[in-house]
Amino acid sequence: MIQPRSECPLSYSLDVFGDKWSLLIIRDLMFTNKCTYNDFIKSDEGIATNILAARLKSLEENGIIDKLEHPDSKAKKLYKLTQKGIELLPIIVEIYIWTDKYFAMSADLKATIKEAKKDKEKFIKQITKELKAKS
Amino acid sequence: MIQPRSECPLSYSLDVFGDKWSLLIIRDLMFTNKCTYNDFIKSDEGIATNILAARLKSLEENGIIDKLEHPDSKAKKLYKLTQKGIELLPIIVEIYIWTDKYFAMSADLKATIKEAKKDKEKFIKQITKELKAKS
DNA sequence: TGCTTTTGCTTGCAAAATGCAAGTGCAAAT
DNA sequence: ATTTGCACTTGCATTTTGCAAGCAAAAGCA
Repeated sequence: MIQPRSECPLSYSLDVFGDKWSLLIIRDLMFTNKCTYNDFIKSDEGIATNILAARLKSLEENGIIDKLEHPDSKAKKLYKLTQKGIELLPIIVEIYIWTDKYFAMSADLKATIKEAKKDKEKFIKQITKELKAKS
Repeated sequence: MIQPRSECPLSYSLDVFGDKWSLLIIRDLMFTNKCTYNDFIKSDEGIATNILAARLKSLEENGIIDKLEHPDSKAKKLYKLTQKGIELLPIIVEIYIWTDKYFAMSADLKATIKEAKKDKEKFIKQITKELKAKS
């Protein structure tokens, strides 16, 4: 765990996921079926292998994800959001809603965000339920 | 403006404020009366002068803040959130709520977060109104 | 009016983080 | 038995960050 820069909770949370990659990994875990090292490597943004390893380690150390044995193969590892990680969903939803106003995106995604906006709580509960079901 | 890393809006937003300092500057503009370069320098986290200058420039370029003449003095500059910047409030509120569960903080702040949680929309509207009144 | 302080930076350099390419060890498939 | 897939690690170049010092314009003060 890192030494917090200040008493401010915002500052603490930025030390946990305030970089260019962590939230993208969390996004993959939340909205896609990506759950292995190679899955994340294949994401559009093109994270470097060493950076991915470092981020996964830090997310695990900070209790955001768990690293588990993959049921299909001993060669694979399974990464999964913890409860603490799942609870980042409202933050990510708000980021999507904000970006929706200022950044072009696919009609598909726009429609999903519209859904989320209509009843945020319902949307968050639904996704949370799905994420927990994966356990 | 930066070249986006991917089509993903989350990725775009991280390019705008996904670093260890930008949201802290935005926090200062939202919840404290800090509005000048020196005000930000004096924040608890201790941002370096060159980094602050770089972040202010990038936030301005991304339309999150405006840099204005200070009414009191020509030596001072006045930094202010734009509408786009003010709209980051829901994100920051969610971050505070998340952190509330996993990080110790002052009773004062805890009480404020409790208030915000009780009726998020009302809380956000109230702060937004106050921020716009500064214009 | 001259001198000091404040303000908002910039510059130079060291240290850390990032990015890229290649390599490694184990497991699984052929 | 050999190749492929998976999850990394390592070495090195590049970029970003952090720290200390400096600097010009404006303001405050004598």
